[in-house]
Amino acid sequence: MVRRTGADTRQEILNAATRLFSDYGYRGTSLADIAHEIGYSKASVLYHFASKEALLAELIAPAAADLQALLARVSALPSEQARRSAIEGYTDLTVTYKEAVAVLQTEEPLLLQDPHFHAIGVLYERLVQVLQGEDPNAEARVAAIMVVVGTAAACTERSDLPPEQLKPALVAVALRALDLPADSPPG
Amino acid sequence: MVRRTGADTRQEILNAATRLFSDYGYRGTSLADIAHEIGYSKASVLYHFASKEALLAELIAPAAADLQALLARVSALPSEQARRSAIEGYTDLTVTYKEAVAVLQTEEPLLLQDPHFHAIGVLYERLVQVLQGEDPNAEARVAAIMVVVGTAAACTERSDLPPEQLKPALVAVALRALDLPADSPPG
DNA sequence: CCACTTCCTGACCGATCGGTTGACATCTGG
DNA sequence: CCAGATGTCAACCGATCGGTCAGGAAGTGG
Repeated sequence: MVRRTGADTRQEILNAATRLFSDYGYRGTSLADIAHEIGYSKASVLYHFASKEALLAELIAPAAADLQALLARVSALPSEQARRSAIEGYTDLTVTYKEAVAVLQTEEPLLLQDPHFHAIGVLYERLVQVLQGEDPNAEARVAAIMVVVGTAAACTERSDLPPEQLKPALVAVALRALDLPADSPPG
Repeated sequence: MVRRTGADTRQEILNAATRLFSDYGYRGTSLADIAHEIGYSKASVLYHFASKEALLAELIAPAAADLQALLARVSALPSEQARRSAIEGYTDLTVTYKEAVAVLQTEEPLLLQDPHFHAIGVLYERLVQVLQGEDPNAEARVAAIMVVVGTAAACTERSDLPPEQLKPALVAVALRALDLPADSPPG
């Protein structure tokens, strides 16, 4: 029987917080809720994490890092390739981190006002700019915002679908919304 | 000089609450915040409204009534006409009540769990069903969710645009996302 | 056996929240 | 002039929140 180490508990807390935050929101979930979910005390949660905010930060860090990497990868590409790659990459990211992205979406007003999470808003703004292409007319920007927010919403609402069915649907709809012709399949 | 009647104060409270709720969320706005915004005391707010929840309910009532009327109107139409009318009507509604719709979007987890607001979730679900058309494949549903959530998001984020520029952009993007050919202009 | 670290806890603290209450000031109709 | 309705407020209440703290249980290395 393996020893129960603190790292296990830490990960348990992270998993429970991810689920509860995405279901009830950051503000709608108390530290006591998280502690109760895994059978520990509130003080234990705060032993493993400096604060509720630090817990949130660690929760969204992987998704934010992936988004940053995606933007860096795409920034070197010409506009249309950048848009297509961004759609593909953002869809992957959203499917992979769907709970974390759901937290970001529903808690946006909180994050933007907190300077500690300001960088997240900057990343999203850059993603919108990439998706709207080089001609920043009203329709292109509307489409970009709709795709960014809508992809996350559709992903969290249809979590019953396996990723291999959900992802191509998300990409196809995003391409249409952004007025990019679908890649013609070979043959 | 006109008398300062209680109905004026009531409307002031409603306006301030609408703005604050849409900016900081329902949970992120306290009754004291609303009272301070209009220079009254928290007790005054609760004199005009039975509770914070009642204030929220009255705030979203007009938008909810319009959405219900829209759904009743399109339910008699054949599928494609219903989809087109629903897009047009929902876009109008979102532009008109953009703050209230923003509150609904960001506070969704709260609303669905509260039985008092359960009807709102039902209306949204019916709207998604209308938009996804008669063939409920994965892609159609993804598109419908993306349009419903994305329209509201794009509308609140681009509130600088005048409605006569914003609305056609929203409709055009929604039509593309839902794979409905745009109405061909005459001539 | 003992000092030390790791992990966990109940009890507590100050702040904030939604909501209540009793009093006061102002207006209105008789 | 007065009785009652209306509108407003400071003070208060119980609950909940995030966070602190002192200490105990249990394993570990010397």
